[in-house]
Amino acid sequence: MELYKKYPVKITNSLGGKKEEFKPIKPPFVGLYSCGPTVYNEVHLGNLRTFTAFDIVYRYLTFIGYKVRYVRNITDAGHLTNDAGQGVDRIEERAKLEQLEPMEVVQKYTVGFHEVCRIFNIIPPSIEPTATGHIVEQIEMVKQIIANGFAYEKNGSVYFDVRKFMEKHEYGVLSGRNIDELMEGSRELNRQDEKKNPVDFAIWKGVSENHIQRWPSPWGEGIPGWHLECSVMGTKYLGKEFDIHGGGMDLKFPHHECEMAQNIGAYGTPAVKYWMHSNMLTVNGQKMSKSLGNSFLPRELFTGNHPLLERGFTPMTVRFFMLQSHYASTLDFSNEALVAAEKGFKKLMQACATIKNMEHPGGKAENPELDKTILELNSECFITMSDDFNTAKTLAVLFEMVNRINDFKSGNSSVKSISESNFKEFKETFLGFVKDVLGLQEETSQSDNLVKGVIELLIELRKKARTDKNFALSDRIRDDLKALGVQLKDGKDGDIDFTID
RNA sequence: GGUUCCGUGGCCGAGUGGCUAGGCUGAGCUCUGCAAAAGCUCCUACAGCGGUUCGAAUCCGCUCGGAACCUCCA
Repeated sequence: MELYKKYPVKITNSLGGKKEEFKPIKPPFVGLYSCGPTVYNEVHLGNLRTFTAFDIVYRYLTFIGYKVRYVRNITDAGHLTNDAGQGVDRIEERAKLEQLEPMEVVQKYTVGFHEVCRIFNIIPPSIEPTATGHIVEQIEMVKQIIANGFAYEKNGSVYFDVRKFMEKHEYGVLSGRNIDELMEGSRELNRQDEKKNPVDFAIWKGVSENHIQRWPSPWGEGIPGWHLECSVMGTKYLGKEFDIHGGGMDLKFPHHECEMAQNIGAYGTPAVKYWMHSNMLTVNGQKMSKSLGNSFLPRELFTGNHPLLERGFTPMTVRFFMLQSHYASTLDFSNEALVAAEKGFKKLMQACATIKNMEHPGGKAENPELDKTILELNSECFITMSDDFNTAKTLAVLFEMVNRINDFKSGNSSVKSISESNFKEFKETFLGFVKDVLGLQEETSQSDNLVKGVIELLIELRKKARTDKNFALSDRIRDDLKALGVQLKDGKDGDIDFTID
């Protein structure tokens, strides 16, 4: 039986807000779309949380046997920060500031984004489409929406007609917006607005003469509306109806709301079956964002060169830290929390190294009770992950497993307590969840191998000193290594382990 | 102002009607030549007030505090 049938996945669907059983449209295939970055500057750790969250979704669904096509876009076409026409185009702004072509800006930060993903062990998506690579398709979708009567052209721009749309469909269901209230709030904004209605949004935006990024269209030269690319690329690669669409909570409105309206407006279907929104990374309880100026860049994290950090932290520490909370909760970023995460992460990796080299001599379980516990822990990993990708709960289970592994190692219990087949499954499950599902990996550099060799040599010398009861020498080796940041750990059977700070 | 969410032990953070989450920290015990590591135990908490219930951190109401969205943002 497939794992996904044995451990059915439940997802909290933002559309409706309830936890639902996940039933793909065409199992074992799953279509997953998540919103990628706008590449006008460096991604920060807040952005990264969302990418990590959907990396986990992708990894887990794949792990339990689904054939997932994962699409994550790159927004490389500039968008005005407001639809009324006085907004700033971030990419254009950056290009002018750095005296670069907009596509140079885009290239630079796309490459940077990929590098950061690699460092944080975020798996590349199956397809990573760009907005500028799908201008033709976007124009076609605009035409279709106009043809269906849900959009109008004005001065070279095309707007989605929300009022007209609402005569036949609902708008605001995903984000729980009431359109009349929205209009109350925006009434006095722009009187000379081209839009018929303040809640209308651009699906094609005509641009002025001096705007660098521009494409020809039936309505004149311009740029696609921000919400359009996701509607277009999602349906192009995953079908008119697909399974999961994810993104940060802050995209729920207006971005995802508009996206859904566009899909209905063009094809008569909302396209997405399950909407997932990951919550914000916060700093002192406040959302981490570029505009608030409280964001952390990856390199600031590694070097510790940031007012709120006492020292640097590794990418895997941060990944572990993020996985300790559920994706739908806010998570507060702080020095103390990172220190705690670092220790926990090391403990987990140590257990990985331990069990990797551990073998079962064969035979039946000598301790049926422990044998049963081990079996339960294995399935508990799947149960917790299938419960709306609850990495926090899964980590708790994995730490239970760490205790059992350390028991085997220290001799508190023997691997012979459990059956050979259970041991094999236990080992595979533990390593599989840590590495493949959670994407946590050891962080070693090339020079580590040399260092390791040297330390092992010293360990051999110390073993000799200890058997000779030359404790003065053995202690000196241990203490001097300790001073250098190498901690030796004497095992019960004379084996010696070490960790490097 | 509108909409929505949150408030958990020293810290971080799961849980959402009865059963020890977990990580980090602190204390103790075991193991050890001594340490370290590891295992075990303990510090047993749910903002406040009221209600529903045999039973509430969990449901309902009010109060206080914080946040997000309504403008670009993951």
